[in-house]
Amino acid sequence: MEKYVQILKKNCLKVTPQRLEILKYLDTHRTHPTADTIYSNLKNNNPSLSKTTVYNTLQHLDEHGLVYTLTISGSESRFDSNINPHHHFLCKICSNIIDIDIECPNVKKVEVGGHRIDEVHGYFKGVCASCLKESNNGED
Amino acid sequence: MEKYVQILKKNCLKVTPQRLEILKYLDTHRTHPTADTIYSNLKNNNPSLSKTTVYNTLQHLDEHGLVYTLTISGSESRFDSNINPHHHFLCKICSNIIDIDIECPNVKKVEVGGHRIDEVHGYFKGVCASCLKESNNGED
DNA sequence: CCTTTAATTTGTAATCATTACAATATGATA
DNA sequence: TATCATATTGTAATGATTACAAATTAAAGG
Repeated sequence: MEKYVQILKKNCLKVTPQRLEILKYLDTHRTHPTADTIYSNLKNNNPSLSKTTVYNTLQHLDEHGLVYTLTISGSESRFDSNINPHHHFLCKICSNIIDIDIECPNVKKVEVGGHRIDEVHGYFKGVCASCLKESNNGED
Repeated sequence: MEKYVQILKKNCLKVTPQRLEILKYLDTHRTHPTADTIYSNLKNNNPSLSKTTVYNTLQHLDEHGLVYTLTISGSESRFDSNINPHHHFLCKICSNIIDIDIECPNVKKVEVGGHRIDEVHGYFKGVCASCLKESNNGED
């Protein structure tokens, strides 16, 4: 837990139990959870936790570059604590989001056509290996 | 207008005035409009138009590959009738979305790590050239 | 040109994620 | 330990999107 205390302090963020829990959850669950998923899972051991706090905290963490906000699905934001630049794959069947480590020359760009780039998002959409396999089995 | 009739017929979509109007709007307004923007603009000359129809039509067009649905902003979908593969830039200041034609080896991929790729979205976020210029002027 | 039928359109109501806001509580600092 | 700015909480509001059922209409055939 000291690890997360240090992260918050280093970023001039006030250390609160809620922030520590959320940070820890993101760090130990690399499943690109939604705000609601984080809330539901932490609520058990933190009955007083408010969903607004989850949203507020995620926004602060994003602003300090501690999490990455994915808008890949369109209907809800998902949060990723993997800071290393990488892409994402959304499966249309199971809705899982999979990290894609791929060589991409564009993630190193800082400007394009005179526009200053702060973030690069690479989203692939399709059918994941696991769902492909299942659908093949079904056709056997 | 015959152009849009042909496009719908070619894709086995029933030809209706609403669909023609929406298709025409998208083709002549390459500004990545939201469903609401499309609705508001067409409503004037088509008083009976329903917002549900706009959403339904956009979904059909997307399913037939006639429009591209952008989830870049997080809060609302935006629609693009430019079918050529390209990337997008979202300006945090003015919220405009700008087409980015950039060399990207990933748009040609059909699979990655065993996952079948149907769509590739490249999103850049930052400050556009126009807003950068304005903020510089302000500091003079 | 008329009939039929399945698909489309429409309007309203519901849903769901997210944000606004004001009152209360709390971490950091002196 | 007192102070104060900041964080948390709960509720209410917002806004995009979807569900649904009734009315309408495009397309195909006779």
